[in-house]
Amino acid sequence: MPIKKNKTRYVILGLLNEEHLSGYEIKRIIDTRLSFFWSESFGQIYPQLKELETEGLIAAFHQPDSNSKASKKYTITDQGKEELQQWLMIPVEKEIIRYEVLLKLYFSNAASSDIMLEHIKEFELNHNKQRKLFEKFEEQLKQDIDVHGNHRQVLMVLAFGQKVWESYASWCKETIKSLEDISANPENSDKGAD
Amino acid sequence: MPIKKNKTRYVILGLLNEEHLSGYEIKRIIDTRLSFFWSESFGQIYPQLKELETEGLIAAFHQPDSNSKASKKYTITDQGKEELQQWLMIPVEKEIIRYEVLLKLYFSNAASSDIMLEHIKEFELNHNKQRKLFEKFEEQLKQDIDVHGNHRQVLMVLAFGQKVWESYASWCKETIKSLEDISANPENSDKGAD
DNA sequence: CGGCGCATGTAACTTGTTACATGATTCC
DNA sequence: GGAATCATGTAACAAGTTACATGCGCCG
Repeated sequence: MPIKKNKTRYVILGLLNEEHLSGYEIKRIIDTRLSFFWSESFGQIYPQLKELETEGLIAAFHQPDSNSKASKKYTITDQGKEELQQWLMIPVEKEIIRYEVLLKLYFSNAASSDIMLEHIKEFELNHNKQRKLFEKFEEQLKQDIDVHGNHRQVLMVLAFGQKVWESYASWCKETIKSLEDISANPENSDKGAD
Repeated sequence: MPIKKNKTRYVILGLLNEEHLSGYEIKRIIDTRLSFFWSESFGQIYPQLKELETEGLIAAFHQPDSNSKASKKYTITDQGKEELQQWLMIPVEKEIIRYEVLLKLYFSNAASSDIMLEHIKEFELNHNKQRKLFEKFEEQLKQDIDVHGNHRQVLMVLAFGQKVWESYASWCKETIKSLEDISANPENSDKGAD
């Protein structure tokens, strides 16, 4: 039974399947290219690299000629490639999505409209930042077209991000307007008492 | 320093702020009304209820007249209400979103198009189910209008779901088409050989 | 009276974050 | 030589899931 629940291992295998990388580089790539749908911490990556090496799914080598930083790089092994392929085939587990901002909004009322406005604006800002990150990646991708054999698949993933962001942006706009409305006329909190 | 990281406590406080509920009922509500943006397991809820009671933020009482199942119900205390309000005010933490389906798609290639098709179709199906759940809730909400004072806020949250769901649906449709295309013409994997 | 669904709870485990320790290199 | 950044790693903790144990009431 080779398939484990832990997803970190598969992100690592997936990235190493394209190029040789160090732990630090893996983290950097996740934080840029994958950031809009995935995240990992160093505390997950380094121990996992160790484990994968022990299991023989990846192999470490030291940059031989490196005049600068001698970082420990990893390659995927044939066994690792096989496990990656097997993981790709098994069904996706239930998505666990948690939007704290929605939770707060859900439990808020007219009295907290000002605060919610802040939260939504923050949400908007963050997703704009993320959007810029991903547009950068998209440009990169268009330049060195087909470096990876999964060029089209990556574009599909980017399309997801684009669509979802558009709905975020449109929702933020609408919601900010509604909240400003409530803030301006707090007494009109339902159908117009008074 | 009253504010803790643990979000389960705030979901519980938020729900109890509207009505008296048992642990089981809390779980059921999260699984229906909040399911599209939140989830909790019994293993989180029951111990948390205990802790909140110890801290005096909620109080337990047994249904007195209950001829049927005597479930332990909880009420929020004034102290609990205060902590809830305080939590509402503090900024939202970075959203941690993990779409396993995108990860798989990202690491896949032309050879695994058939499998990815399965995954995306599954994703589509799940979100259709979720949509039905929330449409049910929306109807309910429209019937007993303004039972809660946060009627408008709940509608904003639902609007989020609706928008995001629409982008999911549209993305699934497009992506399924693309993948079927690749599946049908695997040799045409980039700009059209042959 | 046996099984099923409701209901509460706990323990073991896995997963994930945070804070810290360490050292090398680069830039001022 | 001191600060910043690159880079690797670990230990302690927090969060979350799963599987299990238990008991009650209802239905056939």
